[in-house]
Amino acid sequence: MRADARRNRSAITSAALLLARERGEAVSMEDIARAAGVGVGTLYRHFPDRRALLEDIAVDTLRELLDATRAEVGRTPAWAALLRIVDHCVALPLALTKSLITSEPERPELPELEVEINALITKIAAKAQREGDLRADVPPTEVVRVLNVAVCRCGARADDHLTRVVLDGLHTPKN
Amino acid sequence: MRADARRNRSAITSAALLLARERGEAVSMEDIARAAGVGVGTLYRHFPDRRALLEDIAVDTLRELLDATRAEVGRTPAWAALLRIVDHCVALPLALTKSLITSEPERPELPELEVEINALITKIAAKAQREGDLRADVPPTEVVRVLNVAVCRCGARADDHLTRVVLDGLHTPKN
Amino acid sequence: MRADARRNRSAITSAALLLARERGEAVSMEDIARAAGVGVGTLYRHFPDRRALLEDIAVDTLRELLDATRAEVGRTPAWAALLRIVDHCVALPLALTKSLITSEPERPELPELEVEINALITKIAAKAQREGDLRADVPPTEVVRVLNVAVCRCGARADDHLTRVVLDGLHTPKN
Amino acid sequence: MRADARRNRSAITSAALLLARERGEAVSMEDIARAAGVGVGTLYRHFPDRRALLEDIAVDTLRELLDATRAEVGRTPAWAALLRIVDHCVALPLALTKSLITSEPERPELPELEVEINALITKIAAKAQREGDLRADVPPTEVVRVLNVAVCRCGARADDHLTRVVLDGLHTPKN
DNA sequence: GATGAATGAGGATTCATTCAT
DNA sequence: CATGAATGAATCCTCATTCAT
Repeated sequence: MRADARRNRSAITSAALLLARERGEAVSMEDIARAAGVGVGTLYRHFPDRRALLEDIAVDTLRELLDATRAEVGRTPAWAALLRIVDHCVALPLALTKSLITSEPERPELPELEVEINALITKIAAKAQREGDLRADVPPTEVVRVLNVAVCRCGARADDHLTRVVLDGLHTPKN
Repeated sequence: MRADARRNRSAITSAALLLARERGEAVSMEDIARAAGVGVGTLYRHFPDRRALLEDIAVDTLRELLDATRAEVGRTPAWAALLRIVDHCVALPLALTKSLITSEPERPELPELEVEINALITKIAAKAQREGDLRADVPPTEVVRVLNVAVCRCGARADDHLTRVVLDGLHTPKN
Repeated sequence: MRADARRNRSAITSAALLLARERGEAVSMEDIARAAGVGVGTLYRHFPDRRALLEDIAVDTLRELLDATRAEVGRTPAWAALLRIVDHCVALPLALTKSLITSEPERPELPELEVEINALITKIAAKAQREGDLRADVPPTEVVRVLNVAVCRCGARADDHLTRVVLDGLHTPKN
Repeated sequence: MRADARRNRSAITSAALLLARERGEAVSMEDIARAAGVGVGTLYRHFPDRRALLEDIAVDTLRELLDATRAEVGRTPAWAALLRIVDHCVALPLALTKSLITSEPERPELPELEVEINALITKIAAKAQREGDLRADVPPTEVVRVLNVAVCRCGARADDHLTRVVLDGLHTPKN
């Protein structure tokens, strides 16, 4: 792949990611192309269609999240690892990602990555329970769902009120 | 208003509500009409345009929520009242409602109703704090936001894991 | 025909005539019905369709013009008769009438009436030529066309500049 | 602008001009596109909406008429210049142009061009009066109105009966 | 016989996608 | 390879006409 092609591809991905975050899933291809500084034709050279572009963004997103999550496996205390993962999610368009996964995506990586990430988080959650920081009455697999919701709304950060409340709900009360 | 007109109007509202919940805000008028068993023309006789139809649903929704909330003001314990309100929200398309309010609606009732409902919930939350059931370190006005999120995702129920965790996060721990 | 039916019919005709004059041929049936103070259904009871209504107005119009023209036949001087006919046309929606006749009307009366009116005017014009008031080098049948145009634009009156110029063009110059 | 785009744009303009002349202002975008041999999308690439297309035609028309009129200023005899201008108008859709100017057009050029053209014609008319060819009792500004009407109906030519009559009405009789 | 609600074909417009330059 | 013009299916909306009340 030529240097300019690679540059274009990443310009498109960045623009799409930005616009998708701003205006939701309803971005037009024309707008993405304009924001990336290329013609629509170039966009379609890199991605066969709209869905492919969005799914590609989602795959990139999840791969990055997988890496970040892998880096946290085994760290102690596990509870702090969970908090770092949540913080990491803030910048990611997980709402878009979620909606794509739900609607039968072309790319098999999408559900696969989700499964893999969830498995890792479940593992970390189980460890946090053993360490006594995570409520024991919530199944570790459920922790994932809870975090998902806390994180999918825009701009969740581990230190704002809402997320704090959610995390407090998961945390084992220390008297 | 004639009997059949009333029947059609409510068929349209129901269909729109259902589809909006299923497929988000992107429902086509054609689809709503088909689901309601009427022609598009009938839609437009009852509602001047797409936006008017959706806003009308939202107003109905909020009016109903306001009624339900009013019925809970003053009941004791206030914490239980909050739980009942959350349960009530499950069936309502609050995500749609929220997005309409955000985008400069035509109908002034929409923001007005929201303000009124939030004021009542804030009042109930304050009472719950005085009664020692709601965490004192969360401002009552913030409780509204937390509940909003817990409830806007589809299918929250006060007894499912996610909502329980959120509510647990708000609840005062009894040792 | 019952009294109220007759009243409705004429209310519809009047309203249609008024609106057609104001907003051109693009009046909606709904608007005509509203202006006439009846429901659309009533409108369709009296006239099978839009075209029928408009053609009916046109027939009425031309019948009235025929009567007025007949009254002028034989009067002297014929030139003065022509001027009175022109003045009479001001209040009539002749532009609409013309456009209906051009587009293959259902009602045979329309072309028939036009032919009959034109024949009478031609006759009067020939007389005016014999009396020395109308230019001899314009065929009498052509006078009709000239008057038509002078009169079809809105508001021609025998004493406004445009019409005066046209009539002056027809008039025999008296030295 | 690419060659094919320019070709398409002018095909659209020509088709629209033709159809507007034939069937009045009520031409559908679909029909214009078909007549131009392009898809509707192409229409909308060149013109943001229906009104823009029609106004564009009108601007082109008036610009051309302005050029033609400018070329006649100062020529002698002025009366012959007026006749040439009238002849030039035959091919132009001045009726459409007039109706657009009346209805608050977006493009400011439209009224501006009209004013400019009328000023020039008024000037030529005044000269024709000084030269003794144009009736002195018609104000030069009024000449414009008279010519407008003579010309706005389809197919006026300086040598047909109607126009001749109108022009004769304006002309100073030579005995 | 009057009413106005329902219908749906038709017109304007948008946008994902294809293709000539 | 990049570009942006062309395409046409899909969507919103209007209005002449039909039909239940």
